[in-house]
Amino acid sequence: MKTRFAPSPTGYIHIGNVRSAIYPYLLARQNGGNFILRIEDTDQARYVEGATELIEDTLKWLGLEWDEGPIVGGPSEPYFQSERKAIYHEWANKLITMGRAYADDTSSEQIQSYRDECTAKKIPYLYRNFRPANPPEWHEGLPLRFKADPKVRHWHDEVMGDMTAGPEVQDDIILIKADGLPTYNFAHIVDDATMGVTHICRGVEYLSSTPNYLALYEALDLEIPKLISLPHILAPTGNKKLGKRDGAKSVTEYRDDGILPEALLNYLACLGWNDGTEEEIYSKNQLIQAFSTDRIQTSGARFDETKILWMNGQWIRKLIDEQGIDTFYPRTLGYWPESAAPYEDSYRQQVLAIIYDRLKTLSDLRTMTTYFFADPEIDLSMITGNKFLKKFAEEDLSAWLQLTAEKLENTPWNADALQDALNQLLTETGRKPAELFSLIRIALSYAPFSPALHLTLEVLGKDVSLARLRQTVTAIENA
RNA sequence: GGCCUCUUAGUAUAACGGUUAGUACAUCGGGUUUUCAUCCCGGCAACGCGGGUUCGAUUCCCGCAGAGGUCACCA
Repeated sequence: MKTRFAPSPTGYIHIGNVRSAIYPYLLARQNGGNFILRIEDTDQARYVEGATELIEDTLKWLGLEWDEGPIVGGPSEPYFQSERKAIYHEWANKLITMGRAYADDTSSEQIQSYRDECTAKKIPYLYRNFRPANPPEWHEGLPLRFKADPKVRHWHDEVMGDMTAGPEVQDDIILIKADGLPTYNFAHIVDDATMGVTHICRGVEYLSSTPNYLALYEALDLEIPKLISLPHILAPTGNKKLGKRDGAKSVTEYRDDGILPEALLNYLACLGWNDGTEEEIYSKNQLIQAFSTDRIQTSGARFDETKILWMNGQWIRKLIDEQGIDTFYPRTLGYWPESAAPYEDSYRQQVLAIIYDRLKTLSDLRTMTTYFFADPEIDLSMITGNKFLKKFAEEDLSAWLQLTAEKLENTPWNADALQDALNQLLTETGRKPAELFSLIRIALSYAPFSPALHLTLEVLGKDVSLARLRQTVTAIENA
């Protein structure tokens, strides 16, 4: 088995089209075959500098390593279509020789008038109805057209099932453009054949041109690869397929947002596919095991930002619980607040250990951990406005904080002892946990939420904790 | 417009003619000594419409509607 991902280097890979890389990858791995990366750069006008690197970067990050293609090479080099011109011309000449292709010097104005004519008559426009009687000899600079053999065609699509198309959708498509480079329609057929591709995964938009491809396979006496049409991923609103115009984010943008590749791969693979069980969390290897084309959905699916966030949280917890903080920690680098920079890795690891089950993305670290690295700005309204605390007099509040500071001053600085001390403070002050702990928590962090109090204290350290408690005492007294 | 495809809760999906139509996210409510989160429990919420076939249709067939794709010297 050989599968391929064949993007054109016109920009980044977004979540709307990355599934056509994921599924062929899974298929190849599942069957011990090869996964090919082929760069379809025959449209010079749309070529974007650096796009190939972007594509490679995306694939690597997602863990979709390719067996043949740029960088790694392979038996069918080159893997850039722009470098395979001679191959396409060789195949084009085969078609010319057998009378199945002809050069076409019809002007674009003339072609447009054919089109207009059909529109006026309200009949379908088919170029083959205007096929020139005496086409010129083919030479570079002239487009080459396929001579269609329109007839009813039947084929099987692994996702869509048995398909039928009539002659009305088969036409004399352009094989080679005037610039000498092939069109997608011709290039991919030649490439798939010469590279030995056995399974083609691509978006459903190619379904309607499939009859033309079948004609080409037939003319060239090629075996038809298995065809796997992937339904679209839909834009957030409406039912249109997701594209860059809808603000489709690039795959790597999710990396920058702190989404794990494991989570994105898991989510994307399961968008429009499931194995029939109620399992939701799949590692790459589990996906390779479970994947099957016959369970790919036929209708489009919407990308749900909320669910990927949930899944990412699941993966953060899963990976840390399985591997431990030490192993996972390096993956968080780059997501900490700036103020964390002067601190040692071991301190950041302690913070990670008590905060990670609150993370939805790694970049949540940036906003959720600031008070571990810099004194928070005192905002007494968070205390006086707190639903548990607003009923108390300020003198009481500062007295309790003062008492807490004194108590903790003489407490061994470890989580268990701190927990005991905090519990004793509850009885000593006669307050409920919701009251006293909220007060202490806010004085320490001035954050909307934080990890359990005794853990926060332990990580923050004795000096910082006591200083912050006392600063708030002073602030209340001066208010 | 021609051709093609799709249609289960807000979202993603399960169901191979017989189920109180299941699950997850979201949402709402409750629980786990503060908050937020995790975790646990519970609630709300769906078969596009109309005909058939059948003892019985979400499931099979036909029609309709809606949505999407495609009709390039783009891929």
